[in-house]
Amino acid sequence: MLSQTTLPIASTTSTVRDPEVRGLLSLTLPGSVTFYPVDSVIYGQGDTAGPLYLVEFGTVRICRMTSDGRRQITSFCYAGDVFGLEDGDEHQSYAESVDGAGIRLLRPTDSAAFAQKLLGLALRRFARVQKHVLLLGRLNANEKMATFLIDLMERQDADGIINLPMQRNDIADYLGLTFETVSRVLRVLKDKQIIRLLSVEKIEVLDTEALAGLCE
Amino acid sequence: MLSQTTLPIASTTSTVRDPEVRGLLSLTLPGSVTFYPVDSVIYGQGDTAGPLYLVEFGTVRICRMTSDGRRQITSFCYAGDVFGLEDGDEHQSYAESVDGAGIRLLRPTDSAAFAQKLLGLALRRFARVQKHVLLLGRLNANEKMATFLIDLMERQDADGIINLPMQRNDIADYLGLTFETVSRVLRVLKDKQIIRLLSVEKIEVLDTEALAGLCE
DNA sequence: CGACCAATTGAATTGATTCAAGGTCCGTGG
DNA sequence: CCACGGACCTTGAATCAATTCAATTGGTCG
Repeated sequence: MLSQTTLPIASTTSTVRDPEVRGLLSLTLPGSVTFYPVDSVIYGQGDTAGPLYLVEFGTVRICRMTSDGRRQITSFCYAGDVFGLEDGDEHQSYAESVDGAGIRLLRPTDSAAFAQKLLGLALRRFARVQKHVLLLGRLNANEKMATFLIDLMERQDADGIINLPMQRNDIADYLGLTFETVSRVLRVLKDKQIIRLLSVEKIEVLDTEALAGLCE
Repeated sequence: MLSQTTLPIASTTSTVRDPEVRGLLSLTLPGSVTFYPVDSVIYGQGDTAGPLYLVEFGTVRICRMTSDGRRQITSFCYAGDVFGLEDGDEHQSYAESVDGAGIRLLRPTDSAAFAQKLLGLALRRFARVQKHVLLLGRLNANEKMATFLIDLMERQDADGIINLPMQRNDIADYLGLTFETVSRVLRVLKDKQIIRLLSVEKIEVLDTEALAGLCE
């Protein structure tokens, strides 16, 4: 969609804290940070895979499409997350910036220690996606939403206020719902006094217990 | 459920052909083959993770449960598949024998080459599970079933006759459906002359094109 | 043969979607 | 500064795909 621009400033050192990711950084040749505007493509389905990407700020969605245009978002990546790791030499998913994201390219050095790190990364991602499988296959709309919100809370370690950088349609395509259903489910949670909608993209969790109770 | 028994015969060398897996075998200390009867547990949720498991024959299901007992099967493993690889030191899923399976334990030697192999394995699994995410999130019952059957065909490289070692309930829990729906969808495919039900566990594909066309 | 479990089929129900109508927010230009 | 347009979000009503509940059939094993 729109073209990205390389940030001229503050691009040499990452601000990421996660020790796992920092370990990875030390074994790669990190590039500078590139800014991807809203909805711009980071890599496309079929593109050559290889380098990894580190989210410095903003949000990224990893997606797949059916041939008739239905979209499934397989994951959202937030600041500190690494993505782009794939089987084979072609990307089977595509990645887009959700809200304007700063992405650092990590060029893999071909060392054994690096592979070890990658394995840890892959396993963590794998554990995540398996939880997603359970969510998609066996939870109802309320449970999906509650699980999503709890996950966001943990990732943002926000005490109370959750930020929704993505729009309703993205949430729907992540949870296997329609955007109307997402809207309605939020209303249900609101009516139950579990959350409060501060704005379209800000949610206050009033009753974390109740929200967690819905996850199952 | 039932207890496993170690096979006294033909247990020292694996019959697996997949070069990726054979490479893995050469870097592990393969144990003997243990037979797990129908529905017996191979490892449970919360068990200590570590060794890998190689399916020598039969079928294994990898599952997760919600706290109220809903089950999602995240994958089926057939002869030649390796499973048991997980993040952290506790299994977050559990594995059961579907139909009586022979399982070889692979004790990881802690070498770098081994990690490299594991990475390849993890990435392959990752690619698989992502396809499953799309299936669960965005396909309807017919499409799910068609995709499942095509996948089985490819894995069994069967020309025409597909074997269903698992029962309807397992298929349902894999596809995010109910067993009644699985039954009905099979009937629809039968009525469309796309498949023929030779027996409960044998399906003849009459029109592979049509079946593939349903997959999207 | 009878018991039991799995699979099929039918009928009623329901959770989520689809279709449609407003409402809100925000940026742009008069 | 306010009006307008467009994109996104919310809400309602009707519809539908899949589930639930309930028989019935089929297959297997003692």
